Amino acid sequence: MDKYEGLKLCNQVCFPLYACSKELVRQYGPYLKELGLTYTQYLVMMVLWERESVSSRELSQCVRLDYGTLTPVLKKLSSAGYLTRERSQEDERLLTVTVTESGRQLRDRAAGIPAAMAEIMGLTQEEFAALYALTYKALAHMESEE
Amino acid sequence: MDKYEGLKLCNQVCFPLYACSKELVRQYGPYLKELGLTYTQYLVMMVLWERESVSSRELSQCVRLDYGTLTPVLKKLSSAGYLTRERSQEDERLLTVTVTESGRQLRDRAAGIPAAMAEIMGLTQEEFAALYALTYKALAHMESEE
DNA sequence: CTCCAATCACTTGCACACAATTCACTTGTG
DNA sequence: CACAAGTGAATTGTGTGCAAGTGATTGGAG
Repeated sequence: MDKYEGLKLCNQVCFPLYACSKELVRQYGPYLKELGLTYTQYLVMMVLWERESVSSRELSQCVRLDYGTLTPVLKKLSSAGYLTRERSQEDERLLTVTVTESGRQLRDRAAGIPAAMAEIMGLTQEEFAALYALTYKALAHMESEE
Repeated sequence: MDKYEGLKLCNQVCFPLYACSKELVRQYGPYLKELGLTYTQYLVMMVLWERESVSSRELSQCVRLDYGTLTPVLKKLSSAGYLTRERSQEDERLLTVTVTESGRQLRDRAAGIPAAMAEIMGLTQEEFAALYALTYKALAHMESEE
């Protein structure tokens, strides 16, 4: 047993996770292109399809995106007419994001994407469930530290 | 059962995978900063610690990085003195990348990183193994298509 | 009531990532 | 040998991502 064993690429757990994530986003590409969305924009829209109206703060927590990333994404979606951005009356610091009719209509066109992606990943129901549980567990553990 | 069920963020498998991957890279930050490496550069160095000398082509396949990403990374590592870039004599198109003594020395300082990261993720041995298998399976399935 | 600290959002700077294009070199074909 | 096809690498353009710093607003302590 050599002390460098853990540094071998083939023994890394992080690497396939990282590579899988990137490949996944790439595979979304063609589907999202039809809707004129990027993966990041798609995440934001998924929240809005459920919530209708949400503060930018909550949104950034839901999709785990920094304002540095989120702000340009929201501006883009706003100029595409899928959502509106306005300051809250009670608290002028808060930005309220609301889906428009046009944004709501995208939902129908996106309805087939999850099934298509499941197909592309090629895992069984049990495997999906296991992957889901493991990634959320690791995520929770990492986010709880500090 | 509503036809939009699959579009809910909480039912997405891709999202926690994506978020977990990003968070993981973020957690590497402090450790790699001590070595003056980024995560991408660390991946390249891991290959070189094992292989000593490798063509750019093989490298891009190992770490799953496009030349658009890899070329600047290799230039950076080269100017940091961790590797050398030279054209192959037999085939001038091929770029051969070789680790330097300085690059080899980084290995000792990196030896503790895998264990530290395992700690940070907070999974058991069995869970790591399961995550490893699942991500490689999905990756293989996605890469085999087309 | 007045600072003062905290919070929300934005901006800037750096580092990925990939698609698409271009260029150099090699190999196969006539 | 010449030229077409193919391959490896670099470049360009767009879109993330995060850290660090800035500015505006709010809520709390004295």
